Amino acid sequence: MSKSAPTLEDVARVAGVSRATVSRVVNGTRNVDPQLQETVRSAIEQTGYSPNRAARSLVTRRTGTVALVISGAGGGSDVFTDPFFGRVAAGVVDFLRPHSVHPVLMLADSEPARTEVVEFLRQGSADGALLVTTHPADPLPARLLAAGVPSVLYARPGAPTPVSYVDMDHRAGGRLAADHLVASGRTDVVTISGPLDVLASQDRLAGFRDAMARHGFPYVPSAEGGFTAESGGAAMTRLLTEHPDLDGVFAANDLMAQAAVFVIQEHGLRVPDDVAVVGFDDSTPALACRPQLTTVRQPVEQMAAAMAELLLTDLEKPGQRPRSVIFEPELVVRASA
Amino acid sequence: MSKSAPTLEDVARVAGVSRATVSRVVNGTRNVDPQLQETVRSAIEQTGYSPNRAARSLVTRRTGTVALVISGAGGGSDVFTDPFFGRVAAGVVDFLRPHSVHPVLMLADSEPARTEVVEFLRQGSADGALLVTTHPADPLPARLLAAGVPSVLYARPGAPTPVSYVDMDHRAGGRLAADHLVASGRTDVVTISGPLDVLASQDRLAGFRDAMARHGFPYVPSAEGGFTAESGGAAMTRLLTEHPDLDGVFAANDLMAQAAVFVIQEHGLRVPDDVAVVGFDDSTPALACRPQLTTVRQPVEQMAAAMAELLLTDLEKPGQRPRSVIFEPELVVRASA
DNA sequence: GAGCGCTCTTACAACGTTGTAAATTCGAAG
DNA sequence: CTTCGAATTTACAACGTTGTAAGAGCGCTC
Repeated sequence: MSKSAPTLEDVARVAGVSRATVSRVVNGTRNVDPQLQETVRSAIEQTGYSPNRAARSLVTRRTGTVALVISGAGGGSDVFTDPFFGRVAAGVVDFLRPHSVHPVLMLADSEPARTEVVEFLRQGSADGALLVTTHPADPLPARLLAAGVPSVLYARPGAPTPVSYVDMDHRAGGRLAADHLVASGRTDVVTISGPLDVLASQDRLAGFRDAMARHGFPYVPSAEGGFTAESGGAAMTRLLTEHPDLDGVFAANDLMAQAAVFVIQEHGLRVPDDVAVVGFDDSTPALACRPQLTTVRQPVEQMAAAMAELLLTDLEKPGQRPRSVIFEPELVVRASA
Repeated sequence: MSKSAPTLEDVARVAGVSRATVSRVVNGTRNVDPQLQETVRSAIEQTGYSPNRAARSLVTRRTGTVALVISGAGGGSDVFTDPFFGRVAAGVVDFLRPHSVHPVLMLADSEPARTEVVEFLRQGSADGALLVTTHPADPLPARLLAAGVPSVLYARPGAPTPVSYVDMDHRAGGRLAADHLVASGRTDVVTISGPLDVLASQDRLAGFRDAMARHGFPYVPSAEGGFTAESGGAAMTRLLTEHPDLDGVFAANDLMAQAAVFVIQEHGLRVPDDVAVVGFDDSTPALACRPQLTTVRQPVEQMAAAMAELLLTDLEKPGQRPRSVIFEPELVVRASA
């Protein structure tokens, strides 16, 4: 076994042809005599040749890699404990795999981290960026755009920006929750919203309130949560003390809904008999909860896949106009409401 | 804004020096006149220069990237729903970040996927591999080794292999659980093991059994689970029908422990009053569970970080002997036992 | 049989960086 | 006023690939 990896040159020597011919065989370009092709192929086999990615990237200006940037508000690396990101990763990997493109995981939770992300992409270390950003004031999309980096967002940008994104109709999701609670006869309904500086939270809340109003309930008490179990529990406690007679809760994600269920039960109330609880996302906690959560499904994996697809087509033919793909929510009825 | 990115050449022209000098300024190599250094630095600023990673990699033979390979037994991309992987990712990213190294996420859950991982690394697309492999028969470690790819495993390899790895003392973990259950007066104890073709499962079970035997309980009924909530629930149901008088359960991970708690409660029994439950891992489900789980802590994030550290030092000075880092478990007492 | 298209192959110049050996500068010593 | 040497700087050759323009080979047609 030679010390350093075999190169095109080595293969060419063994096969008795020129580098260029070997290159064409490797890349499957036409115009190579089938017989010669065979010779070359066996020479490749024999030498154990594997094309050097750096050299290839240098000339093609493509890396076969995209950045998957988690642009958390600043939560640090424990964002990964949220099941949401696992689902995003799953969807992205699933879509990218058949295309032989690989995601590089990056966290952009601080200013230095953000500039590093931008640098990384400017250096051509990845062909484009998949940006999962929750905060509408996140400066990253604009900076990537300015740097000419092809990017696609998960969730629409805070300020109007010419960039492609994937999103879902969060208002419609809120409406589904309201409709279901009202249809099941609940009259004293409250809601635990997500952080209100997140557009998705605002939309879920607005959709929920709109629908409740349309059903004849103009006022819906709400408490703001932070999409974490802890914050959800605290919000539920607050709501219960202020509105002891409540009989329905819509929580803006499953983590908070699950925590709410526990708090309700600890207050000696039964779910769904005394209080109905509707969650949002349909992620693992929805199934792990007892009773299992009725929830508004967000097709995260498909959305993530769509995001990857948008980016890939953008890389395929650059300079396209920004596009968006909006997904529809769906109510999943289980035991909690 | 120019069409293509500025190169060293461009900066050199603006600064009125040679490429090499600029290169040395960029890389912080000594022997550059401070004044000239300033000139060059402002030229860089002015041109908006950013070094091209592919070109740099080509000559340095380093990419600043490592592969984070999830070598699931075949579960597909839903492995990401297991909180375990989120923790691994968190630990890895946290450690790698200050070193400006980025992980490329890869799944090796099928034969073609495995060869793609090997190819990826042989092409020099990443400097090394972080392998999270649960199955001892996984052929990937050996193949990477054969390909001369620096790699580090999470969990010791199935067959003796000259490769560095990080692991924890799973037997000790099992012992901790047994000691605690016995100390709290439980006498009819059962266990839900992980999949028995996983070394960690075998060890946890063996450690648990050993300790129970030492405490005077030579026989411990067990049911095999698959580390998923569903399998844990099924195992618990089985155990309850066969051993209705059980008063203690040790489950090989928190997901299964949580499911077990639900099953126990559905049988009209109370946790921990009637049945004590001890989990393993101390991951999010342990806290999300009611009652919160007493569990054996596996410091996944730190282990993942250690794995990254091993790899990085290996890349720093190649050809080191394989090393291993073994972590100690710790009992976290909460409400369930 | 010369000329003309074909198809297939080859040489050679990029791509943008780093590292090394050679060249320059400049001050100090002889 | 040379000459030597240390401190900087420069020119140039890699690194391994792709793409392009030029070159062979060869079966046609006229």
